[in-house]
Amino acid sequence: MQFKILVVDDEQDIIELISSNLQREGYTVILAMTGEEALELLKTTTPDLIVLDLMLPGIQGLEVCRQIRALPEHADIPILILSAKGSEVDRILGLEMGADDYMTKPFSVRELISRIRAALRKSAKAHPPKKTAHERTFSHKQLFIDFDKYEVTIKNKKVELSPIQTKLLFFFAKNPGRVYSRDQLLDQVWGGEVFVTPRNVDVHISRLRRLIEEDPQNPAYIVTVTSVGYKFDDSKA
Amino acid sequence: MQFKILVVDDEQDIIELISSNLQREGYTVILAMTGEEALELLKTTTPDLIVLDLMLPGIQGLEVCRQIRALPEHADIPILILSAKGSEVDRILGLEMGADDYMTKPFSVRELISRIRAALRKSAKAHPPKKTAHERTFSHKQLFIDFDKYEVTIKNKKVELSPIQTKLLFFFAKNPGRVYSRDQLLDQVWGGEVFVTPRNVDVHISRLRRLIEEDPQNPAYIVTVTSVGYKFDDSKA
DNA sequence: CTCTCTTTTTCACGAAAAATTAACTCTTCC
DNA sequence: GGAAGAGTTAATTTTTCGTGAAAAAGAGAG
Repeated sequence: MQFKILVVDDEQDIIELISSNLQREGYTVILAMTGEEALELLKTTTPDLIVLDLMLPGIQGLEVCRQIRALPEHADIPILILSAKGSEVDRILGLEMGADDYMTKPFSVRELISRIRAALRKSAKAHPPKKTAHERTFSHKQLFIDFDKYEVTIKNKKVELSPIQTKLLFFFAKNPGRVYSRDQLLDQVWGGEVFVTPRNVDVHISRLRRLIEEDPQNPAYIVTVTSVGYKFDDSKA
Repeated sequence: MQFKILVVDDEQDIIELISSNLQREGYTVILAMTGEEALELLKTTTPDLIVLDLMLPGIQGLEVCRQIRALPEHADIPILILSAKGSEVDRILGLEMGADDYMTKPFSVRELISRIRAALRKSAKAHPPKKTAHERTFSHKQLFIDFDKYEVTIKNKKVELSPIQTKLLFFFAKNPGRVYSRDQLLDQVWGGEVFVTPRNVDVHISRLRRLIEEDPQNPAYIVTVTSVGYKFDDSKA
């Protein structure tokens, strides 16, 4: 698995130093130049770790830290604070605000990376992958699914789906984000031994959309990836 | 990807019926009128699937099937057997000889095509593309790619790319630094069997740049190497 | 430095391909 | 025998592509 790291800093040099090194280590790096931008980003993305510079324009770094911690869905992303001041006060404040680690500038890149690794290890242990075999429910935007009850609810209204439509939707919901080709869907949803046209997938998607999408022309859940297939859109916005 | 199908049959009518229909579906058809001819062909070609009529002059169909299976390089090409006799014996013999599916004449063309599609799907699953080692995401500078989701993000903003633009960018991202000529790109990205002007590559690069480059005049990602081609710039700064 | 020839970039538009949807058939299950 | 679901086909709509030509940029010679 590849970890996604959000770096919040306003100095171009530092950004490049950090991001190129993290990328070399195999991490995916997301950047934000200001606290506002970082908070904005967090509405749509969930990084595995945040590197936060305390000396930011606009919202003060500590405030950003506090606000991140206030969001329930991001309450346990590890935050690593960078600070120019080596003052003990900042350090303590930062840790109190919910930061997980603290480094002062100038810092050694090597040390930064090893602290990031350590933080990710710790977080992985603290939140082991939910291997509850099957999640019993799923919810996203206005869509709610109860896999046990075979019930689909959209905008708090129950929707009646046919067997295949249900399987199709369940499959997408269990594999959000990833794109599947028509053939893959035939394999996974219909089962390998069927002899049907790939076009048939289109038809069922269309029928499904009519039932669960507000505007079937602009699907919010199952989106088409032209010339590739379809995917369940898991973006937050 | 275009699949190549070898049809082994001696009846002109059947051959025409099958091959015209397969071609309409986008398959490439190779023909052999006898078992000997089929085996000869297999020395130089490797089809993705074989449709084999059991009632052949010369070598008996079942024997052809057995011999094909004996060749290690063709051991796992799906074979679909056609037979005039609906006898259970033939069916079982055929499947024992290593055939993957079985149909009796007269057959429905639609069913034949469906079965071919199913067999190809199954075989694709059994032999997944060997390049599985590749990363599921990529990040460089301000560009982020999620290959599974077919998602491209630039400066934290999602970008909508057309199918070819996506393929083009993915290709470059998977082969950073190296220069590719327009012809090589046509081969690799478009696929070998297309007839398009090399200029067309320029056009797509241009369109792509407009979407992902901050300053298309000074590209930061896909740079042109005059009179040679293009490359993905992977230098640090 | 300027002129000229070559190569690349960009644009607009018709052609082609892919996706969506409606309509119809066939089967199954009450 | 009829309602419901699934699959097919074909018509329609949407999206994407490819081309030629003009504009821009680059390379090289004198």
